[in-house]
Amino acid sequence: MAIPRLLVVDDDAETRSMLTQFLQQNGFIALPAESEAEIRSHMQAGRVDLILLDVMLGSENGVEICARLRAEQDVPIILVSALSQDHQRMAGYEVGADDYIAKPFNPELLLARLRAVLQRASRSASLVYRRRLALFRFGGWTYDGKRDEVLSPQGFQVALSQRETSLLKVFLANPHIPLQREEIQAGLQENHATGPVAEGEGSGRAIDMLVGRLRSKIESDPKEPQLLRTARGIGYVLAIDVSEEPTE
Amino acid sequence: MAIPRLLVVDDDAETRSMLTQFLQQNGFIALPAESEAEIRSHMQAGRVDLILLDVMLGSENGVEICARLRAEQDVPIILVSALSQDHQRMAGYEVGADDYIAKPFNPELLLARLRAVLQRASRSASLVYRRRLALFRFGGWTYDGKRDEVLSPQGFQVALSQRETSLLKVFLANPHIPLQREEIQAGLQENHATGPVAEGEGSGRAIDMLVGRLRSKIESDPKEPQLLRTARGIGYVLAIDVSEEPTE
DNA sequence: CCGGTTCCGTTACATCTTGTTACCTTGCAG
DNA sequence: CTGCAAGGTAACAAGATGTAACGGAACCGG
Repeated sequence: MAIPRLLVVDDDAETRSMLTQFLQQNGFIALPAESEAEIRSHMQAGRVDLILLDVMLGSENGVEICARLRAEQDVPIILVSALSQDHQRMAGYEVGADDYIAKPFNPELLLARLRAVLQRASRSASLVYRRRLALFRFGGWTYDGKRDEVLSPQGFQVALSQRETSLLKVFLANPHIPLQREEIQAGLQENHATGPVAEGEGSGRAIDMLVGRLRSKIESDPKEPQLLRTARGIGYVLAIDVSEEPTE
Repeated sequence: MAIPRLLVVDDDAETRSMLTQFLQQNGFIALPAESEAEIRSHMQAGRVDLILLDVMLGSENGVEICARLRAEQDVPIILVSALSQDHQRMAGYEVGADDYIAKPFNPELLLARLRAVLQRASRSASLVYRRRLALFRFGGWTYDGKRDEVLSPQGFQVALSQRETSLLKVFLANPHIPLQREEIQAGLQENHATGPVAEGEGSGRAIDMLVGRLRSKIESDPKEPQLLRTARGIGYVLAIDVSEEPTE
């Protein structure tokens, strides 16, 4: 990739310039920005490879901005905050940030995170896609991408873990197509934007377990799966039609 | 095989070049194309091992192009669509695509699919082809390709194993035609979507066993088969009319 | 910093699938 | 009727998958 172009978004002028300088000294092209409006104009004007976004922006809120941007495009975003409380951290992740760093941070650490996110992004780069916060319906079930909720045919909300939800999303994106465990794994990593990204190729059968657990929650008879069928020797299939409605 | 030559067909210049680059970085020869005319000139000019075809091509329609190309030659084609609604439309490779992928997709997943299709294609030219996801009726029985379910004349769902189901599909695609074991074997492999399956040429009588097992599940009197008749010295025949309804 | 929870990967073991082999039955030419 | 080749099938074996149980890590209140 060419030299990465970063956007440094912070409402404190001093922090902004220090960060910008630091990043430029380390080989990045860093552009300062102060508001959502500025971010957007930058993105419209030219390529932006990653946004370093402060959570507390005076009048604006970084988390919300992140959510909005994410809903529209797929720019990698790293959230920066002075508050390292887990609560905030969760909010950041749910909103789709690629990573989250607490201030004050070690410069080297920041660089490392940057590179990691950029690399990850460049791998899955490309393709247009904005995160689709759509509403999926499949055989009476509903998955609301906006709220990240799953509703049973009876309208009850089903509690899926994050990983289970990701798994479901992978299948919803590929109905009727048998997915190999490998493919599923890849899909999970992508969906899981952040995640524990278990790098080391697990030697086990994590996917099988995951599927089993998801089945136990969404199949009326897990012994006789109607939704997540196994494709022996291959992997698993979502054996039902899926309709997708964009939520505006 | 030599390095596979792929055609990347998409009307968005950026997507096209990114995809092309990505594929080249992964060891393929990737050529960009934008229209059916370009595809054809490429194919006339030289070998093309696989076409990655976007469904939405501005003025042209990927599905139709796919159908046309398929009618003439059998280049492997993978359809790419951004809308999962298209899934339903193409549902079933009825246009003859070898696979299809929903955008956005994970690059790794794309690679996996590519390799699967290429490998499958390189193995053999296909005779016993099939349509998928249609609804077949034969002598009171029903096979629902969408759910991959078999219903008895009495409406009971019959539990067929994966392989048995595939076998049934092969016969449904070729009613009244005596199929040699070899042909059946080939048909099975194709049906097996992404199947690595037993490579080594089985030295045994797997097909006979399979037929036997299928008979025991769908013949009222397995000793006196009405559906799957034996064609002595040749193989087996599905000795009954089959009606096929496209599931809308 | 300490239990209690939840999530999730690993392991071990029960089941299910499916190919192979061996042996029996059937079809058919002579 | 006899013999042989082809097909039917039971029994077995190798693999793949379902699943309960276990354990470690992260998280949550105190």
